[in-house]
Amino acid sequence: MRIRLGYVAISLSLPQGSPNKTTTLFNLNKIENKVDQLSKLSRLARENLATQLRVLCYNVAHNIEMFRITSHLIPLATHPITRGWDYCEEFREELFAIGDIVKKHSLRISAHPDHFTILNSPVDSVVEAAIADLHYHDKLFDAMGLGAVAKLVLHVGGVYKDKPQSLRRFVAAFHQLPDGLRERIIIENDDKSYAAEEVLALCQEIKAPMVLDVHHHNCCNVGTGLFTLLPAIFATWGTTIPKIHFSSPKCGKNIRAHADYINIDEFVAFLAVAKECNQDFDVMIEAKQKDLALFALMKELQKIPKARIINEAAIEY
DNA sequence: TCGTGTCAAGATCTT
DNA sequence: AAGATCTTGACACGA
Repeated sequence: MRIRLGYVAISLSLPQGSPNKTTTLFNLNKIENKVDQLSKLSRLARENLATQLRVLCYNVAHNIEMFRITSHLIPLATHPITRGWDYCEEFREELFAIGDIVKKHSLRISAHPDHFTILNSPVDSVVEAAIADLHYHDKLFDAMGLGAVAKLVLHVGGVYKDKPQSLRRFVAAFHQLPDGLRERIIIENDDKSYAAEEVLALCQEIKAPMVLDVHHHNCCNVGTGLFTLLPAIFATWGTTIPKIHFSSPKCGKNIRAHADYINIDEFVAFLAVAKECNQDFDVMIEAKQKDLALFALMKELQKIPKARIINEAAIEY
């Protein structure tokens, strides 16, 4: 089976490799007039988009075909202070150029709206904000010319002392999304509330692909092993190559935190389980050392007899 | 120049 | 019922 690796948002190999530049409301409000405020945001966004393009070029040069785009390309895009700002129009060319390189090299691009984006909250305003945030991501992908292949990873959300009810709220909100946006959504098991088995059942019900996070599964599960779950998780992807998330726990007391690098033994142990599915898949490496961790893992994989190196970011196992 | 407190956003645990 | 904590990268300020 062929396994490709990707990494998240920032390149640590490249100088100025972070497309995350932002500002805070507090500092923005020190600027007196609206026009100057917007021009500051505009400048940051332009820098981020230029950095993003550079990072993708670097990825192409290193055979990294999978990448998660930061949610912060356009700073404060969904905050009321920027209401009316047509950033897709302002940065039409920049966004198009990003989409162009993605399409030209068949890159697999996703984004992961952060943990404030919660579709299943009982509070209407929270759900409205979540939907607005999803639209922001959707608009950017549209402006890049990327269809439903560009996915948005979501968690189920909170439990609110009633998991079945909270799952129903997720389903209801999900079904109310516009088609184009709904087709982008893929759902990940989390490290505290919704275990892989529960997210799998949800994904089967609403016919959305499930992203297995192996680390989260180790933090939060209901006793079912991956050996049992993996075939059904992969099946939620249909004919698309499944994608999983992989990270290693930071050693010490906080097991849920991400380590700098990937533990090769844990990774190979997972490969052994996945081997039974005989299915190609992609792995998003979620390590604090970003692309450096990806390359470090590839270097370790070279020593594994069963792993055949295809290129700088892919193996056959 | 370096270290540190702070940041739009929610949920949940602790007091 | 209110406050602390979670978690994260980056900014901006002050030492």
